[in-house]
Amino acid sequence: MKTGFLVGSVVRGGTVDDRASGERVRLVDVARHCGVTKSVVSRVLNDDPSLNVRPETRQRIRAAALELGYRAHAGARALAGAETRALALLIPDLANPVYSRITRGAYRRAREHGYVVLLAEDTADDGADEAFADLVEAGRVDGLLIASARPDHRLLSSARLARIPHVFVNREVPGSGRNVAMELAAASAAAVEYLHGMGHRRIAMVSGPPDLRPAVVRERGFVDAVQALGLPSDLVARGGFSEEGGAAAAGLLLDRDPLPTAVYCSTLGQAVGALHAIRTRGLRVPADVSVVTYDDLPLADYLDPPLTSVAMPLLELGAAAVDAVLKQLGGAPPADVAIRVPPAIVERASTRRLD
Amino acid sequence: MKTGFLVGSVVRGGTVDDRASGERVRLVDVARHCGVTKSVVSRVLNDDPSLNVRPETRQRIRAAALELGYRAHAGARALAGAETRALALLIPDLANPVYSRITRGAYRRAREHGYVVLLAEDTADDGADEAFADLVEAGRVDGLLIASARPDHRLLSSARLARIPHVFVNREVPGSGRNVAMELAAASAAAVEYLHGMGHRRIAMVSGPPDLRPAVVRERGFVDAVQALGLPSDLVARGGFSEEGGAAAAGLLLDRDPLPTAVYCSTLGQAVGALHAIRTRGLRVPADVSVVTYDDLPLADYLDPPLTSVAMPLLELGAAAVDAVLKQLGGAPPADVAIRVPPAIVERASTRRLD
DNA sequence: CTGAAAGCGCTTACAG
DNA sequence: CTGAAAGCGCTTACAG
Repeated sequence: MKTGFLVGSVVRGGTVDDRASGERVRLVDVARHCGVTKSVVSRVLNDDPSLNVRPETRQRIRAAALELGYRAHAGARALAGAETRALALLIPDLANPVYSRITRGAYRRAREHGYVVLLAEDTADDGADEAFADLVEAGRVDGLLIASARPDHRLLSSARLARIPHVFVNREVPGSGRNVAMELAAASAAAVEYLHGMGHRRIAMVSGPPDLRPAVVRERGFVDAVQALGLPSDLVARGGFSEEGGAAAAGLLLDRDPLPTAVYCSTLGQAVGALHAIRTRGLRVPADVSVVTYDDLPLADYLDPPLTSVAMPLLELGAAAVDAVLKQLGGAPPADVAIRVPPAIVERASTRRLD
Repeated sequence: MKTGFLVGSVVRGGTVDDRASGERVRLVDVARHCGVTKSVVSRVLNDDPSLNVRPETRQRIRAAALELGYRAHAGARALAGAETRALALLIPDLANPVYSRITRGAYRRAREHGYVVLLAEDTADDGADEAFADLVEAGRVDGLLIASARPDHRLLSSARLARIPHVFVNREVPGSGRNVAMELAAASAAAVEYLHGMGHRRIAMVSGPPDLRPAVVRERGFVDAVQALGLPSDLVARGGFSEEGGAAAAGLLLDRDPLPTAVYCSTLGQAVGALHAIRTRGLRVPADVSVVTYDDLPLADYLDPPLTSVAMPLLELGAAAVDAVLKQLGGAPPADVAIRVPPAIVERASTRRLD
């Protein structure tokens, strides 16, 4: 069956009329319209530097393409050996707003370079391999941004992965040489130093699952920072990145005696859970416990109390990840990229100075 | 440049060896491996009913395809006139968790039918037309699920849209005959009836932007329900679907005298904002005001107090939307679809019985 | 420097 | 009923 609906638009401005309406505008249509060959049009439109043609003609071709609403068929282009101009972004959890910010950063940058990014949720249980296959092996994308790599991810051991340009975003794979990462450890250090400056000496951390790199790195950053200041470093509890996980982990911390004076959470979701746990025990924030959260999102400002948080350069991260794959696409060897924008403390009402 | 990286996997189990490693596995490879022609393989793999071949052969071909890791090149297939087996889902806001649930529902159902869904955020300001063009006109997708239609959306007036199978999800376009919708008005009615049953007589609503269909429909459902019960229907304030919008609208409602005894919010984000506004004025939930929110999400359970909410069949909505485009793809004329799963009240601590 | 031609990997009428 | 062949819309060596 011919997919008659996959057609381009026909802008009938002016003299355009050499094709039946409702059909896809093809390269040859543009060529005919301009009295040149397909080759020239293709080369002009793709900025082939080896082409030498009058600027006048170049412009005429561009104008015609625009007027006719020409858009290259992605499949045909890919088949002919060129790029698909699409990138896939694999994220672990659509519901986590952190990824929506990374995604936005990636979208924007990709668009600037004429690329689309196709988003896919790559949950651990779900057919991750399938998603991969659907996108990469079906030739739909040129490169992969993987924000969902677990150490045991099937993708990672896949020989197929080696053949396609890719980077790991916010999920370092040690030794891959393809990590695009923020300064996670620095974020924890910033939180610790901020709290220390406020007079806190018993600082606890609600950390994430030990099989998730970013969780591990943030936790290590915390432990290092706390030890450097000569504070106790055993006030760490781990839980899932969700409200539930945060509540459970915070509960453990709140059973300690003496009570921590401050809790730093790995995730806004966890912080919401921690707030819940604190409340449940009849304690108050920040009177009894101060709370700081990683991830600055609008929600933080509307919680009770509004949460002091560590803002991370998520948009930059997404953009940098795109830059990195694009570089690989351009032939450069993969390389680690560190986002140098330092984490920033956004102070709100959930933290108090201890006197 | 040949995209040498867009290659299939080579599973070297057993006797597989008739191609150089690292190359894409093509139809012809499978054919050769089985001693048949490409045609047969293509037909078997695509379940062509007009093909008559021994079940034994059929099975042998399927096994070989699997063993070789064959996967049709999406571009080639599209070019040859078949489907791309990809659908695009356009959502208005990645950060809104409602859409992540709809998306999940859509993904799952699509996968069941062998389709991928490509997600794109289609913000009002951003180049919506561009996103559309990139996906549809470049021949990347067979159909569109549009969850981002505003009445003034450029897409809607686009003649190009008419040529591609599409549905509107959670965003009715009146008269389009392509709406896949939940019972939005019923959701509001359920909230109102629940509150009425609890003894509330002054029920207010934090509604959404008047240019967003779902907001309008939910508001109308509210007004109708309230009037049917003989309650005042002027306790409505509108705001954006965010925390900020909810706080502002709730603020307006809290200035009324006498105070509403209950507030129903259009969105969980708004409800968070409303909670904030109530707290700011020194009022308590549910002692002074009860709060019910549309959208039941994990967060609702961890707020202070946990929010009573109206749970909607979001997964079903996403799945039904996929079914609907797939039907159009199959040649059926577009039709409205109503999700009949009734909205359910999830009772938590934010509402109290008035005596 | 440019145009004609081959070829990318599929699907599907069409001829046998 | 099945296989050979055409053709989808591109890009890009290659010949002129």
